[in-house]
Amino acid sequence: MGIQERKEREKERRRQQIIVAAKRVFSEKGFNKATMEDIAHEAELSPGTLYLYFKNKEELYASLSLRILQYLHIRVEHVNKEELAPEQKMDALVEAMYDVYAFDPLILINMFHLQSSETLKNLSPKLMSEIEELSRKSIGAIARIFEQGIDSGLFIDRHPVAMADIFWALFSGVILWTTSKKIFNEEKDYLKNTLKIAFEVFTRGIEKK
Amino acid sequence: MGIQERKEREKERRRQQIIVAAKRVFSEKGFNKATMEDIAHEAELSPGTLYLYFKNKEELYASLSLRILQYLHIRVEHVNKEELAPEQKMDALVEAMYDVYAFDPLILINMFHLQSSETLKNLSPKLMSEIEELSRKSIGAIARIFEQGIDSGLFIDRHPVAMADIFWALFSGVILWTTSKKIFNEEKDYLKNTLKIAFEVFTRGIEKK
Amino acid sequence: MGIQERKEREKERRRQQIIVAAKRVFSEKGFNKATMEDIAHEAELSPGTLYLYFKNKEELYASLSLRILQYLHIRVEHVNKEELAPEQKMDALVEAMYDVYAFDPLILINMFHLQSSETLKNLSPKLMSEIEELSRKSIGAIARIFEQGIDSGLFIDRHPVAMADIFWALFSGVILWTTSKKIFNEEKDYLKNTLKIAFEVFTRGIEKK
Amino acid sequence: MGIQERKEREKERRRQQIIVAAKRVFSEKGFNKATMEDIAHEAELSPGTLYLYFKNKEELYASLSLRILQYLHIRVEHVNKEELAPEQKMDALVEAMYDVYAFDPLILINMFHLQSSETLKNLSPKLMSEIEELSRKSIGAIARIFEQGIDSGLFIDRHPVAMADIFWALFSGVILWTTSKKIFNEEKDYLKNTLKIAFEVFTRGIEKK
DNA sequence: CATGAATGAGAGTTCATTCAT
DNA sequence: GATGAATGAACTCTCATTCAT
Repeated sequence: MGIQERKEREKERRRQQIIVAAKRVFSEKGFNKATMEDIAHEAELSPGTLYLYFKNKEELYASLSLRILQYLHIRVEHVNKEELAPEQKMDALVEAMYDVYAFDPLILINMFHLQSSETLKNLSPKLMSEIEELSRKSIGAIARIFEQGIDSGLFIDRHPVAMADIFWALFSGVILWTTSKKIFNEEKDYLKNTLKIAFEVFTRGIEKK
Repeated sequence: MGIQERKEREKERRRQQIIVAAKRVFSEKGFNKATMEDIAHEAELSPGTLYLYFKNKEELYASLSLRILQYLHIRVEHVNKEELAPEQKMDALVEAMYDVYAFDPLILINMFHLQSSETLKNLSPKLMSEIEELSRKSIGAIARIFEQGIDSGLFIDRHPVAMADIFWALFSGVILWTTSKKIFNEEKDYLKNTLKIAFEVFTRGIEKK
Repeated sequence: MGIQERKEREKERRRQQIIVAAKRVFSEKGFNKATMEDIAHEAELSPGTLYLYFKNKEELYASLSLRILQYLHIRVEHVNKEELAPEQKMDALVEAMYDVYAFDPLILINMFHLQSSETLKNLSPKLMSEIEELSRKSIGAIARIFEQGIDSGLFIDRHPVAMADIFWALFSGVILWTTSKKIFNEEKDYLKNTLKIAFEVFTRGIEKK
Repeated sequence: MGIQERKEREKERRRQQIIVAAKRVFSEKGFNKATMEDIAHEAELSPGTLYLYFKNKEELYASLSLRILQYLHIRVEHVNKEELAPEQKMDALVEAMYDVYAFDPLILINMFHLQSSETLKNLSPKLMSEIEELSRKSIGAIARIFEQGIDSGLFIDRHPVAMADIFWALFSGVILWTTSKKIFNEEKDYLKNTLKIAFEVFTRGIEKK
């Protein structure tokens, strides 16, 4: 039993080793320019080993998203469970989003790319459904926050899931667009500030006057 | 005289032929899975011909964005030039965004992918600067609309360019996220509705109470 | 008749135009890196036109050699026809070689490359036999100079054609090797001096003591 | 220990396998008409494997020369080190050249083509400098033989390096020109005989009378 | 389990050549 | 005769993936 446990742990450690390496390489080079050999090299493993832990390159790429989605899910569920007034839940939700960004900015951007990508169609059904489930649950949890606000007459009455979609779209849109602008103009990083205003505008936008 | 003109037109038609084919193929397969031969086949031309009109695959891909960016630019500048009150300009701006989407949804999504992608870094400087300039000008024009609203005391006082970035991020975010959701759930297309609410929330969000 | 003549002249002029351009481009880029479009551009003609005057790229390349071979042939025949003692003929022969080099150094090097090249095998039989004939005749003429020297007891008694081959090999070898050295070391051009010593050594080498 | 050694040997054997195949294919078709697939097929390997051992086609081509240059270098240095009179060193040098030719005629011809070619300019700096160094050293060693002869008053007083260049040019020139003649006239192979006379003439040519 | 050499399909791109105008 | 747009075969090279060790 002890042996088996240790083996499990070792195996998990290898997985982490690969994930950390993959994160670095994908972030730097993007999905297509990153090669499996790059990642293997970064992980100080051989290319063949990667395939013992991940079915193929796309699954490895998608796997990165899973962890951050799990974190997202936990955070928004937690916000939901707290006994707070809708306005305070909104604040907590925004706080959660900052934390999600801080959790791993590079992977987050990776994930947004994944969402908007041909890659998604080629995943194994299992991984695909895991991603789908986590996304759905997280959006659902966010929606419930809005629902509560609507029910209490504080927020305007729109479909809560649509509002959650918009909230998430705004979050990802700002991150992607701000990152993209930096390619043209390396100067300053306006992300934090832009995100702050974005959430402010959104919050004002859903509150009844 | 007539001959030269006709040749010009023929050349432009070929370009269009290729662009139409590229749009279809890129939309269906994404940048990487789409091959130049696919596109050539779709355009009923030989692979070599593509290279008479576009320097390489990435330039062809990026070229698709240019036209929609030009359209975007024209539309927002036009909104700016009209003598309208800020609230009406907001309405006109939102209307313009619907038209930009309608102008060519597939290319628009392509463009968002481009923006958030490794591809952008590999374009020819000329094309890159053209894209950059049109983006900057369009964001600038949008910002001026917000500026006017701020100056007239109708909108909250935040940096107009930040507001324009957020507006654009919201627009692209909603389109990308809604498209992405459809991969999981092909059923219904909530884009129009979601976009409508998104703009409503945004508009309410920037208006002083 | 006058019209036909003029047309002939025009046609010949076009040929020259192409040959001059081809010479420049081949010299600069070598056979393979030079494209027909490069040459057409240099000649201020369209690619298609080149094919009205030369069957294909290889023939155009080989054609360059023909003129210098003709010049070589004329010069060595002329040396032969003069009534000179063998030693003086040797001097005249060496002088002829200098002139052949001066006639067109770039083309001469082109020709040496051609001789030692896969290209030779793909020429049209006609061009191939022209080149072969001129080479053979020139070598033959040179051989006769040596023959005369042998017969008169001044030169050592070896097969005259072998001596001519060696003479020609020495000439081309020195030019190629000196040119090649310049790629490594751009500094100085030792060709003239090296060639001078080479001919001196050769001449001393075939003279009886 | 044994495993690593065996792997080294295996790797070296693969390299040889490729080199042998490349030699055959390049000799038969020349640099440009030979394709990497041809070579892979001849080596009974896949095209991709070639690139594990050689960076690209040109490096593979140039690598062929390296070994014969090394052999040349060793041989001429060895001649130099022996305690022999200049005349005997000349004989030994000539003998060395025959051996260099016999070492690998096809590769030797390949190398002469390389020297006189556009290819040389595109090599990796490392390979280029290796070739340059071996060439320079070999020419230097030959020059020293001549220098000794000059110092002892046996040879005419010309720049030893120029004499070495001429000696090498004669050697390569005779081989190239004789090979070239065989394309026209497949009959007989005069190389051996021509080379013999060439060296005889050269030796006589540098000896004081 | 880990390796990493080998694979080989497939991609983007070039360019000699053709042919309708 | 001249054009030059179009062709499309052919090339080099890459890299995700496999499998014998």
